[in-house]
Amino acid sequence: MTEQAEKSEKNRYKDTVLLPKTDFPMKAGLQQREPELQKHWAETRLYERIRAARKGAPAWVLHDGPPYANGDAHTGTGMNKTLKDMVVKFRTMQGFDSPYVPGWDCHGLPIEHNVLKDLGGKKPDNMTSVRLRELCLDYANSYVDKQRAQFKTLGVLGRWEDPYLTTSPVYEANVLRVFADLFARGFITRAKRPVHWSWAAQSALAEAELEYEDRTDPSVYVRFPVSSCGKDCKFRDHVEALPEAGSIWDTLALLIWTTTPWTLPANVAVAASESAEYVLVAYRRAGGEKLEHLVVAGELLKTVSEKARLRDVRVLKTFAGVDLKGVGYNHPFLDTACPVVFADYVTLSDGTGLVHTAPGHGKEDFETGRREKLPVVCPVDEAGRFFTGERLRKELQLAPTFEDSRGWLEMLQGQNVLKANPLIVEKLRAEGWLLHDEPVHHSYPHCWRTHQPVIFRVTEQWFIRIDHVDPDRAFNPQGKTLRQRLLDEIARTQWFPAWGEKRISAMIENRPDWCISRQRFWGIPIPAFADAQSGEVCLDASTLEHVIGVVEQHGSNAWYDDRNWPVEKLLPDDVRPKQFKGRKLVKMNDIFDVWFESGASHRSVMLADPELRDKFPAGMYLEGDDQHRGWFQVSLILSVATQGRSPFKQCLTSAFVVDEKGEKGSKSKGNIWAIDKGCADLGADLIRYYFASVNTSEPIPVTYALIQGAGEGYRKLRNTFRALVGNLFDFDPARDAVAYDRLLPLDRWALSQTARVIAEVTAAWERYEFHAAMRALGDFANVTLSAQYVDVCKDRLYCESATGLSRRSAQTAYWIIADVLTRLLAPVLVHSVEDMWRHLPRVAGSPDSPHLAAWPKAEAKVDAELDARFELFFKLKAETDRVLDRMRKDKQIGKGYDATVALAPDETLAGELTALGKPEALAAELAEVLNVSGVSIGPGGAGFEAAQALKGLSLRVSVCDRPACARCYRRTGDVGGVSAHATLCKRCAGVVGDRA
RNA sequence: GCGCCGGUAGCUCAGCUGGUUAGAGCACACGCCUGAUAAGCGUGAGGUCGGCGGUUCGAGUCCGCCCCGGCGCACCA
Repeated sequence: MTEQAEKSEKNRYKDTVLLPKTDFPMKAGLQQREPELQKHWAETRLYERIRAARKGAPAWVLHDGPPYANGDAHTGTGMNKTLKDMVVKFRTMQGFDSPYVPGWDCHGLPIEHNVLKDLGGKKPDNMTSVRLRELCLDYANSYVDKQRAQFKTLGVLGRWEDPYLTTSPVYEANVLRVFADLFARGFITRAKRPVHWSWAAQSALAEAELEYEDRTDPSVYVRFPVSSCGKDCKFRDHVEALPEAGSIWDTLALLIWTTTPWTLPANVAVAASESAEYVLVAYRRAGGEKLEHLVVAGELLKTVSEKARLRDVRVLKTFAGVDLKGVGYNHPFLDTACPVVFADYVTLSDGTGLVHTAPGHGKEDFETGRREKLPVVCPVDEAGRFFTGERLRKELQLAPTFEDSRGWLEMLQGQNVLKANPLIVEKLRAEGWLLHDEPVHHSYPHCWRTHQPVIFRVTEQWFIRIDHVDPDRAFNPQGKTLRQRLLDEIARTQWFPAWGEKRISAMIENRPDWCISRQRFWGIPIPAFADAQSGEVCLDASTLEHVIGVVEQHGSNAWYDDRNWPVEKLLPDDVRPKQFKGRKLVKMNDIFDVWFESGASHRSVMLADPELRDKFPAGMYLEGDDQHRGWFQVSLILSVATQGRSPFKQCLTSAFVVDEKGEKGSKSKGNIWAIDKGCADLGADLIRYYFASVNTSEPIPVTYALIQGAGEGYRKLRNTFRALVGNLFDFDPARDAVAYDRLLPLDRWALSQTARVIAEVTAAWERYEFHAAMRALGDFANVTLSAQYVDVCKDRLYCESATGLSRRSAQTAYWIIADVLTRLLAPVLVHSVEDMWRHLPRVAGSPDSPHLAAWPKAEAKVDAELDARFELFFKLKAETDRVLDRMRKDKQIGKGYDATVALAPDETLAGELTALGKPEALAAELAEVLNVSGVSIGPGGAGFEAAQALKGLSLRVSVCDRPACARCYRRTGDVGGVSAHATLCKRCAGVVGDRA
């Protein structure tokens, strides 16, 4: 036959071949399609319809951790919302009632900071606090609106029109109720303690608000002159026993070391180790001839003398630290008499073994000071400056007789502490106290907002007592401390990844009491009053209840609105404790730590919102793993203390978003972008697909290039679905679906594989290992479907009788698989699955959106016997494919139908094959699977080659020169058997019949 | 300093309680098909499983030490 004749024969039968047909586009056009679908969801009220459909079902609530209402929603927050949406959609499809109420954290320093910046750095004198707070509220609300719009572009479904805001009066009132409960149970205390203090933000900071950054500080070695020795002082005996005792006393000093010279004015003691070994040494300074003496830890003498380049160093006496008991020294520039004390934290890893102790500026120092009854000196104001004038003298607790003859006070007053560092060092040097100084690099806590170093400062603050034992036995039957109860609850909670439990446990085990007060405007006031004269604090259950009522009605602005809410109205006599009736009171100025607010969301949202209040505790909290020390921890503390249990049953964390270099995202580096822009440029589904595909428990690189790269995987899934649905153009499941028992073995195998994937994907989702689910789906689409199943089914679907069993059988499997694929992808590819769903033939009564559909169940479709059968077949295929490829490269054949295959199994393999079917049928089935024109099974011989991976097999592939069927291209050997269709094989002639 | 996690093909990762020749996807090379077509199929190349030592008949898998990366905690007086 000529080439042209061949062509015309093909054309003659072209229309009888049932080629795939679908409008489902290969190209997603996400950028255009997604906004359309989002609009459609809004118009058809999809979220509300889901709520209605799940009404009364078991609840499974993911409680939203509120993002901060400031700045753009970027990749990190976008990922967080995406993961939450995936979990919510998964649980919804599983049949749970899973409402999603998003929230925003609207109070706090950063907003106040930005508003003040717009006002020129500080509150104008003529502006009321209420006005400032209104500006802050406007600012926060504008970002709520902005971020809400940004999150919606990701296709996240939720109660966007009615979110929770920490600024709403109801929210605020419930925060106060948490405080009232804590107060009633005895957890609240007001005390003077050292706290981390940001002088730049002028506020106390919580642990979670610290960031450690590298910094260079002066490291100084300072001589503190020994001035006295108590009566039974062993050290005195040591000195007196030496012949040169007299001259020693004149030049003797304790050598201390510090990297914060600015704390030296607050020095009140030197701490030594009782057990360490100290030495009394004589030496000369690098540039001097005078003999001097000092005390230092023996182990550190060498380092110190080398650093300070001391000469003629001679150890006069070695003794135990405890012998220093009773030694006193004179503060080098304030002349106060100070003692040597002992502390077990004194180590010999750095410094001199003699620790400069300033209880006003260090936590351990403070504890030592309390134990040793040392004065607490804290001469630094809230802005990090030394006090001035009389106030400075007072704070330094100087003797009235002290004369500032050397100009120390003059120099320090009003000085920022960090700027004071070099001044102090230079003056110490000039006066001869300094033995050595050098710059030291170390990590140092910084304020997370201002990025300025923080200082320790003793102030009066409100605290939650972590080791308090709630006396209410109904609530705390075993009389445990809050800390212990927190650890108990942590153990009862499921943590994903599992190491989260260790992490948060360690934090709870070690954490100090929680300082909940802040000295700012933009927050919820701690509703305490004080006597205008004495400062005595007025606070009890009834004052709290009354103020809470006012706040719930009028918002927390009432506290700041002195005109409308003077103290007499805010706290009328009849709600005051007896002793405060009629007295002049003032409102106290502290606000709550914002972490207290967001940590109270279990009360303000989960237990207060009409839609959620019967669903406490939440099924899950899901945030970045930094929230172990943030929101998770504070939520846990407040809920365990006031509700007696963890506010969440599961806690899932993700790692941080980084750039391709592994660096943390930041706006200034430009490696972070607004999520709505990402959606517009790349498509929300692609971004979602990427987030679902990566291991979120390790730092997650997010760049355009990486997300675009993930497009391969997305397109493969899409095209595989398209291949399936393209073959369902004439399939109506109600009419054409074939019962499972009548399905062809290959189709039942495909369903068995599908069942396995459902099980695997579901298990991965239950562990929240989304990337494992996406991998399973990717492998399923790539290998099981695309390379194996779909390829083998083509002949049946294209060429068999349209309504015959073998075609309908394949279509039935295709339909089920396409449906399962759509559902398994629904939580991730939220937009794409809508289009998939629309192109999928559906039975009457099925929902109009996949998000209303049910999660697939594996049921009992796994068939191990079939799986084994086809596993063997596909192994045979791998062997023949290798040989076929060689022949293609030799230009002997083109497509597989140009060849036939002879298989020569050894005895064992032959036995296996025999068990799988009668020789005739088996050969035909294998020809189909191998995509060749014929298979024979028999003994081997010349031209056979050994298989590579399959034991016991030899095979021979031959060029098949039988004529090809013009319709199905197979060279079956029976072409022309039907005279009306001389160019067709018998099968095709039968199918075509009279039609062509 | 202590602890946790990770280090398997160019990239992203699978490899459960130790057991035949270490796998997959992407990318790459070559080829086929042109009836999934800005698709699809096949074949191939590519790995001292971070390094060293040990236990074992046998180690990517267990143990010890070390190196690298990330994180947490502590210290930073």
